Amino acid sequence: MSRFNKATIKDVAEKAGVSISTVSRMLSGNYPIGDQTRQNILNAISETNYQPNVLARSLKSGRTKMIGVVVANMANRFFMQLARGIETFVEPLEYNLIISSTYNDRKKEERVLSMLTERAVDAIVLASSIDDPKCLEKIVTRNTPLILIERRVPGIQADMVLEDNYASGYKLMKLVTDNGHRRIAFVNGIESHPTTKENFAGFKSALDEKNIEIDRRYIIKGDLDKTKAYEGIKKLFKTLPKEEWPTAVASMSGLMTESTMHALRELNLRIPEDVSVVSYGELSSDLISPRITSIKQDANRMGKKAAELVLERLEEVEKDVTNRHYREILFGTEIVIGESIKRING
Amino acid sequence: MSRFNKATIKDVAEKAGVSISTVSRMLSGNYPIGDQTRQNILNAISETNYQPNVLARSLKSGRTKMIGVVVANMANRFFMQLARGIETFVEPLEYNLIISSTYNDRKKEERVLSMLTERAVDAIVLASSIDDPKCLEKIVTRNTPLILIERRVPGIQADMVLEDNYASGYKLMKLVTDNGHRRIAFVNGIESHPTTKENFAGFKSALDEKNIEIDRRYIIKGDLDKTKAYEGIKKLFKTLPKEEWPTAVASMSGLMTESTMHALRELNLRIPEDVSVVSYGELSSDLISPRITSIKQDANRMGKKAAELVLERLEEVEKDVTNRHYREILFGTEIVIGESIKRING
DNA sequence: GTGAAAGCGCTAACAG
DNA sequence: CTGTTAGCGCTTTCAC
Repeated sequence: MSRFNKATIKDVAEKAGVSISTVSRMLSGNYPIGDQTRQNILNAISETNYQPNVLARSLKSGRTKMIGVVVANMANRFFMQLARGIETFVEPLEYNLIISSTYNDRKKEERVLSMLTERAVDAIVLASSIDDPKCLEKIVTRNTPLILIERRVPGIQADMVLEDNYASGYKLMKLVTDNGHRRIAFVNGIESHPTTKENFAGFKSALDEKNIEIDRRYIIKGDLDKTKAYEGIKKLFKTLPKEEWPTAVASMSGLMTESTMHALRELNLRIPEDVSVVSYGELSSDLISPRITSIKQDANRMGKKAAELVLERLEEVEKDVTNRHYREILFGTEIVIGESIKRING
Repeated sequence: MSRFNKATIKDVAEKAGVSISTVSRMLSGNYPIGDQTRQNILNAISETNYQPNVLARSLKSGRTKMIGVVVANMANRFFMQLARGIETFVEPLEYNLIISSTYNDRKKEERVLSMLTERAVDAIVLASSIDDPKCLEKIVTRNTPLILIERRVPGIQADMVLEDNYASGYKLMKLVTDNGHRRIAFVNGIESHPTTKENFAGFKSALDEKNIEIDRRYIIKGDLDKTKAYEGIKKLFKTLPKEEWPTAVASMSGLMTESTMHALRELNLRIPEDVSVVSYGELSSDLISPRITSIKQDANRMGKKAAELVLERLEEVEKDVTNRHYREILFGTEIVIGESIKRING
C-alpha cells in the first residue's frame, strides 16, 4: 500500500506470487501470459482493489492522456459546448480534460498555458482570445499539438478550427441593409483578432454594396465583454441626438448581444420596432424573445473537430512523423432568421 | 532534454554547475542558497526554459494539485457556474480542475470517478446526480476528500454543500397556492434523491396548509432531463380533458422549466394567462419572458464553498488529522419574483 | 512465459 | 550551504 492509500503493482505481484513485470505485462495486454498466472493476478487485483497509478505510467511513457482546454470563461455557454464536444469525442479513449479560464487576461492566459505544459498535457485546445504568439511558440516547440479555435494566428504550427467569418458577416449584414438600414452600430469583438477583422470585413462588403459609409461613432469597443457592450450601447444612445441613433445594431458575439438587449430594454427601446438587432453567435436560450436573427455557431461541431485533430496529431507524435502539415478547418455557418429586423424606408 | 522535449532539473544542474538537489532546493524556496549559486541556477533556468515536471513531483509527493469535478453535463449553466466558482477560488493556489460529465448515467459516473482516482486527484467535487454509495465509499476510503453538491448521501464521510430545499420548496409553492391555485402539476427531479424529496416535502407542506391533495396524475417524472420534462408536459395536457388541466406547473430545475415553456408554447398556452409556472432554479437567461418566479440557485457560491472545503480538507490530509468532522453546509435561497403566476379564484 | 533491473524527473533524508 | 542517494509506481529492455 502506498501513501496514496491504495494498492500498487507491487502489492498485486506479491499477492499473486509473481513479479511486478508480469503484472505490468498482463495489464498492458500485449504479452502472452500463462493461464494460471493470469488468474492469480486477476484475483489479486480484485482482492486489493488495485488501480494503476496513471501518474507513474505517464512519467514513464511521456503521455498523460490529458488534454488542456483553455477558454475565456468556462461559465460561458459557447465554450462549454465546445468543451463538451471535445469531451464526448475523447472520453471513450480515456482522455481527461483540464479546463481553465483566462477571462481574456493575457497574464492569466500565460499562467494557464504554463501550468498546462508543466502538467505535460498531451495537447492543448485554445479557444481563449488573447494574442500571444510568443507564448504559443513555446508550446509548439515542446512538440505539444496545439489546436486553435476561432482564432487565426498567422504562421504558427498549429491546426485551426474556424468559421467562415467573412461570409457569415456578409450574409448577416446583407439582411440588415436589404431591409433599408443605413445607420448601423457595431458591437465589436477584440479588434486585434484576425477573426474579428474578417467578420468586420464581411460586414463592410455588404455595406459597400449599398454605398454605406461606416460611421466610426457607431463602433462600440465591446471586446467580447458583457459590461463593455452594455455600457457602450447605453452611452451611444445617450450621447447621440435621437435623429442620429442607429436603426440597427450588429453584435459580434451572443454574449454581447444579450448585453445589448439588456441595455436597449433599459433605454425603453423595443426590438425590432425601435432598433433592429442581429448577432454573430446565438443567445443563451431560444426562449428569448424576440428571436434574434443570428449566425449560429456550432460550438459542439468545432469541439468534435478539434478533438479529432488532437487525436490525429497525437498519433503523429506517437509515430514520430516529422513533416507535419497543419490544417485550417473552415466551417460554413447557418443563419437563423428571427424577428429582430424591421423593414424601414431606406 | 527529456523526451518531453524539455529541459529537466538535470539539465539545469549541469548548466549551473551544481547538483540537482541544489536546484530542487532553490525551487522549493525553503532552503538557504549561496548568492552566486542562486544566480547561476536562475540563469540556467532561463537559458534552458526549464519548467518543473509536475508529474514527477506528484509521484513523489503524493499530491497532484488537481481537483476532479464531476457534473451531470458540463454544457449546463448551473454546473459551469459551479465549476467556475471552484476555479476562481483554487486557481491562485495553482490547482487545476479536471471536469467530466456523467450525463446522469450510472455507468459513466462510475467510469469517471474511477478515472479520477487513478489520476490521484487531490479531491473530488461531485455534483452529478446518480446515487452510488458503493462507488463513493471507495473514494472515501482512499482518503480523497469528497464534497457533494446539492446531494445528500446519508452516512457518508464527505462534506455536503446543500441548499435549503425544504424551505425553498415551501416558499415557492406558497406563492402558488396563495394565488388560488389548486390543480398543480410537478415536473419532478430524480425521485430517489433526498434533495428532491425535501423539495417535494416543502411543496407538500404548502399544499397541506390549504388542504390541497396531490393528484398523482399531475406528477411528471422529469428526472432532470430536458426531453422527459418536455414530453411529460405535452402528454399531460394532451391526455387530460381541459377542465382538469393544471392551472400551475412547478418545475424542479431551470432546465426542465425551459422545456416546460417550450412545450406550453407549442400547446399554445400562455404564461401566466393560461398556466402559471414556477421554477426551482433559474433559467439560462434573464431575457426570457415572462420572467419566471423562481428559486435562485447560487451555483457560484456553492462552488466557492466547495473549494473552501476542499482546501480545508487537504490541509487536514497534510497534517494527518484523523478525527475529521464532516460538515453539511446549508445555504438559504432567494426567491426571484417574476410575472409567471396568475391570481385565480380559488 | 517470467524475472531482474534500469530509469522516467523529482524530492528528501542523510552526509559532509 | 551543497552533494549523494534512495525511492515514488510504473514500463521496458535484457536475460533466462
